[in-house]
Amino acid sequence: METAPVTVPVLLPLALPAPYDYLVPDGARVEPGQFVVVPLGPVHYIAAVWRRPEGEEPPKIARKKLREIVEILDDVPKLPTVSLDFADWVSNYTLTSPGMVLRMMMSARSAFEPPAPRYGVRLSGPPPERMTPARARVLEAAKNGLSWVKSSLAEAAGVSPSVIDGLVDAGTLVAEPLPDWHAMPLDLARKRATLNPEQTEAATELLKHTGGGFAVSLLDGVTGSGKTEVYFEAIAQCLERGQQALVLLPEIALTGQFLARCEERFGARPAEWHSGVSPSMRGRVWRAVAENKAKLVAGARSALFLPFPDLGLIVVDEEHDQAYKQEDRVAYQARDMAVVRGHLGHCPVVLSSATPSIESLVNADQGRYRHIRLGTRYKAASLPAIQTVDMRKNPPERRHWLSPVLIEEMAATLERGEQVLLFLNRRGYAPVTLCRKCGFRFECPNCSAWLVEHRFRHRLECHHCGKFMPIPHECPSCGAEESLVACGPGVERIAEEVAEHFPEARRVLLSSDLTPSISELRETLREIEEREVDIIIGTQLVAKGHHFPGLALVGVVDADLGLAQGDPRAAERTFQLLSQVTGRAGRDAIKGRGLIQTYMPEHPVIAALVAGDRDTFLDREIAARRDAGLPPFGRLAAILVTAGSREAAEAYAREVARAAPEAEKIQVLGPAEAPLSVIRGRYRFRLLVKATREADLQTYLRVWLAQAPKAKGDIRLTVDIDPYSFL
DNA sequence: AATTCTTCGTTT
DNA sequence: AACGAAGAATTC
Repeated sequence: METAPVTVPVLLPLALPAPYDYLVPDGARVEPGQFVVVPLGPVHYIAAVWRRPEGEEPPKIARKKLREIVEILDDVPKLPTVSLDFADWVSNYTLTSPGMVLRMMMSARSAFEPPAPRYGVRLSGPPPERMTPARARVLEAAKNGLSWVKSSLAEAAGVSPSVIDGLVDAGTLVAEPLPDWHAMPLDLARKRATLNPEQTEAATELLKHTGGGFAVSLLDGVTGSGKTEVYFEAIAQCLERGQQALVLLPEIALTGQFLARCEERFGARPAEWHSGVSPSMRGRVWRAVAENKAKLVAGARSALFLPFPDLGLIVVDEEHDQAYKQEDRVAYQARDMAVVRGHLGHCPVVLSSATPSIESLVNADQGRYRHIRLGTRYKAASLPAIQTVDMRKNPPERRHWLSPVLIEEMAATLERGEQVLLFLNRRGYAPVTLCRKCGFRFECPNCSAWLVEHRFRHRLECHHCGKFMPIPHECPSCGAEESLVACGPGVERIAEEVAEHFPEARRVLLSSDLTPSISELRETLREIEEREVDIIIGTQLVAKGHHFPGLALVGVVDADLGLAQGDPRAAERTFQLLSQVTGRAGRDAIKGRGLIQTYMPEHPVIAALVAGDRDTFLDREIAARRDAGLPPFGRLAAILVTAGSREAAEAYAREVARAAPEAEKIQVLGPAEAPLSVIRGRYRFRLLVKATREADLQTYLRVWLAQAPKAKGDIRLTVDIDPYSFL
């Protein structure tokens, strides 16, 4: 009798609904999590051996369809079991195919290739016969006798890499293989004594919940209260146990300052994981994490999908930050997924913020999370004094946006030799450009949005699709010359106005489109920290996770900007952003001030900021959410239908809505045309699914979408669980 | 994601 | 009938 062939499920990093079965080569053994090469149709893919759900019968596919695993990648570390659990969970929760989640977990191509041996150079021979200034600088830089990566030695000495090659040829430097991962020489006791009494108390409380096993702690303390030092204690505790620790930060907060603080506390830099890390470094970090060699990782949200085999702590810093919500491809909320990852891996999670999200506060109130407060005691002393500038009473000059009150305060601050930050959450020079003669406005041809003037780059840009065009001299509609006017302010225009008032001051403009690379941003932030700058003008980039010791005054140019729309999270978001940015002022020795320009000083968000009364404001927001059955008291999902034609998108969205099954605890609203009705030439309609907390939203959606008519032609349907954006 | 299969409309 | 392009279906 013929024995049944040995097959295993293999998950491919593609948008397929489930793993496929493959034959295991004769005599070979494979385990779940191992990486293999399998054929699919005519091509080969790297994929991961998955596992069969408990009790499920193996192959139900025709034997002759089965194909064999081509190669077992023994040199690639396997995915730990918890990563498989996590991928399945995320796939199930977000309604995306498991393969797409695996793809996120594999987003380090070079980890799957044999690691290229790396060579370092070390001082070992006599000085070269021919000495040059460049060579001398290299010898000076390398005199510690340690092994250097060639490029970093060249950089440290300020020479080109060929100088190093020359010295290797001369026998002065010797090349030798470097270890694939430099183990971090941890020094965990280093800085323990520097905590103040309040931090010590918070740390003691926190450590009770981070000793091992799943528990979520919300570390809630005003800006400048020293939350980082407190959670560093939990990291030290985790590393002492020999386990791995992960710190998630909003990408833009992964600054040199943060890494330096880690280094100061632990004696070594953490492994970094964010979009600025080079492909080869990504591969090395991925492997080092999988091999349990990288013990401390600081990363952006995608670091959550690294293959940690022994994760002992996850910290989500600035947990309220919108950057944790990924909207494209797999839509997920990294803060929430961090809690899930902690649960699956039996490891503690710390959420840290000065302005926690309503979700986390409610979870803390209801006892699901520990609530650890920090800084409340010194609130009056440490928080900047915040005042409004009523723009109705103190209007700026015509075609200007800074009120006399703010300008005067800026002058006084500069006089004292202290720094000023002006915040406006709007990139570019002017949000709308129009023709004075005929009223024509520049609109994006692909999106329902105005083109934003970017004066530095001499062009009009669409902030939704990236379309840009040079600024014309005449109106494209009526042909009038010199008739185009920029309407409203962007940061570039504020920078111009500042230059008018303070021509002598050293100014810097920080905006994501002007400082595209992380390293450039880090350099600018360092200059500000070193007080080589007097006035900083910036978008929300400046609000995130960096502290400027010399900063005394923060001016919010337009506080009303985020409050207008009918977005249920607008008030919360504006409050978080403005407290974050005003919280930049006055740390260390300097007493800080915040001046908020507004046309509605009586608005609850503004009033709460001025009174420093977060809790009353949030209690009202929480009550409003409860009454409306919105998250976290209810659950939401958004379904977005897009198509090249308005009619097709709308018709299909209606068909889908009509197919929605009746359910007691679930309500389907819409379709409605999205507020941004066209992006990249695609028309958008939205459905909102509103459910109670108890409802099984995912199962409902799965059943619904399976029986709904399929999207044909260029129509696309995407599901966003727990949506944050309502555009 | 990449390839093959189907369909439909056009050309000779 | 033959050809080609565009869309749908398939891949273990």
